[in-house]
Amino acid sequence: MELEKITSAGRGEPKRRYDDACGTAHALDLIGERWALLVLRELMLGPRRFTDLKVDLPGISANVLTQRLGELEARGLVRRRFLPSPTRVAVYEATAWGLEAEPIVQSLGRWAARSPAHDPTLPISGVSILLSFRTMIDARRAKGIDARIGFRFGHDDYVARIKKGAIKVARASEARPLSGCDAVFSGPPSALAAVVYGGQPLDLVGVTGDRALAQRFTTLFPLPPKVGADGH
Amino acid sequence: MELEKITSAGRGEPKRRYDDACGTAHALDLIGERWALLVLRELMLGPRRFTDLKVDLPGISANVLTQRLGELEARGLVRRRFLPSPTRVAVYEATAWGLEAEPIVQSLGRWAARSPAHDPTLPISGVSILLSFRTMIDARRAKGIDARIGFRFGHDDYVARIKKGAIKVARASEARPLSGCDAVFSGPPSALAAVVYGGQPLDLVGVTGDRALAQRFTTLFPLPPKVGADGH
DNA sequence: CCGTATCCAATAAGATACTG
DNA sequence: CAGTATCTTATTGGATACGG
Repeated sequence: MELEKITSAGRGEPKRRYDDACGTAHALDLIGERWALLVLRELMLGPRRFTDLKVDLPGISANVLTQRLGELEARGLVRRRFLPSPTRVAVYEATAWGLEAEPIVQSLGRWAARSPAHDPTLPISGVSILLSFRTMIDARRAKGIDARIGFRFGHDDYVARIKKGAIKVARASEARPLSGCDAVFSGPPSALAAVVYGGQPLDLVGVTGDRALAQRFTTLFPLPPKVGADGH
Repeated sequence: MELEKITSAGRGEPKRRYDDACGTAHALDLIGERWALLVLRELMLGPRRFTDLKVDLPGISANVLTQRLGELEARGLVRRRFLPSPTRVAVYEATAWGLEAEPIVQSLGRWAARSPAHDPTLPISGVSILLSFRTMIDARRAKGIDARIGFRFGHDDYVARIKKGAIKVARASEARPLSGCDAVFSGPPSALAAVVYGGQPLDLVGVTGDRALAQRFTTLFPLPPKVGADGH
């Protein structure tokens, strides 16, 4: 029988490190492993359970998810917590520092939006599309709007507040109920993506409340021009 | 003998893709493979040769560098070019879109600067430390300065222009010679890092020209407070 | 000097089955 | 549901060897 195997990953250090004092390289040591940043992204709008994460990260396997969560926790980016009684279920939530990684997610998303190889028909999680609204909103187009927009993605409800050209997004809650929204979208996130980013008609998604507002909402997130084959 | 092996990587598509319409995930498909973003970082201040890249990326092996460069080229981020006669050497340079990835490098670096695990004594490349100046400059501290600072890292010369609290960095050239600088640092990039980020005395590096200016320059890049063990 | 090709060992990721 | 355990495959890194 082998002795206990104490891997460095168990203590949060990547096994394969870049020996580089550059901050960018160190960031990649922390969140550069496959899936790590996408796991963190899924936690940007609040705590989630293991199985939610597995569902929203298409293709991740349970053992890799376990490993990534353990590493992120050991590195101080994620915390494992139990919800208060009577639920007592385990959830993973981003720490304050973990949430500070959002600019990374945004800069990656904004940059990739110009990619000619981007396939918008692939599945997308609710958290992803809501974060993309934060990234892509056109302040000029949103200027005159002051409204609350709700989203119902399966069991997960979110509320966005648009005001002064900016958008804030959070889970729906007692303080921010869907019922307080001027318009509410429902359906799978990929359908909403097809409408907002794919120019598909609004009736691909369910809409309740102010339909004209909902229609206008879908036009607030213009995509930048694609780059050509020569990278310009 | 096997038939020709046409890998998808040879056409620039990652073999292991995230099936996710999210822009962040797509960005990771493009530059998320090991070393890819660091290779691109090394090209941010101008074209470089294969061997320069290999030297400045400690630990990368020649075959991995070849592969990453080929993928980056196929994806439109990097172009391979021959310098004009009489040199005729091959160099790799970032395309316009590749250069647009700099905000990604910056957001990663800024975020990782708060990491308690960051080890500033590791080696660092000239490009890295100059890019870090762009990322970390404190506009308030740099407010009153209008100066040109030169850097001589081995065979590579760079010139930084500080003005109105901002810094611009470029390779030295006929138009921007080191001789036109108010102060010039020389020595290995890691020594400069020790002075600027490690609080070490100025005489770890060579300085010519206005020594007081050089001293002041080293104080323009304050590091943010480290996060605690609980991620706050 | 500038890479490319090949081979090998170590590690990471993926698939699947399984347990409390 | 929330993960582990196990097995297989893919990728990486290191060492060379080799061609222009």
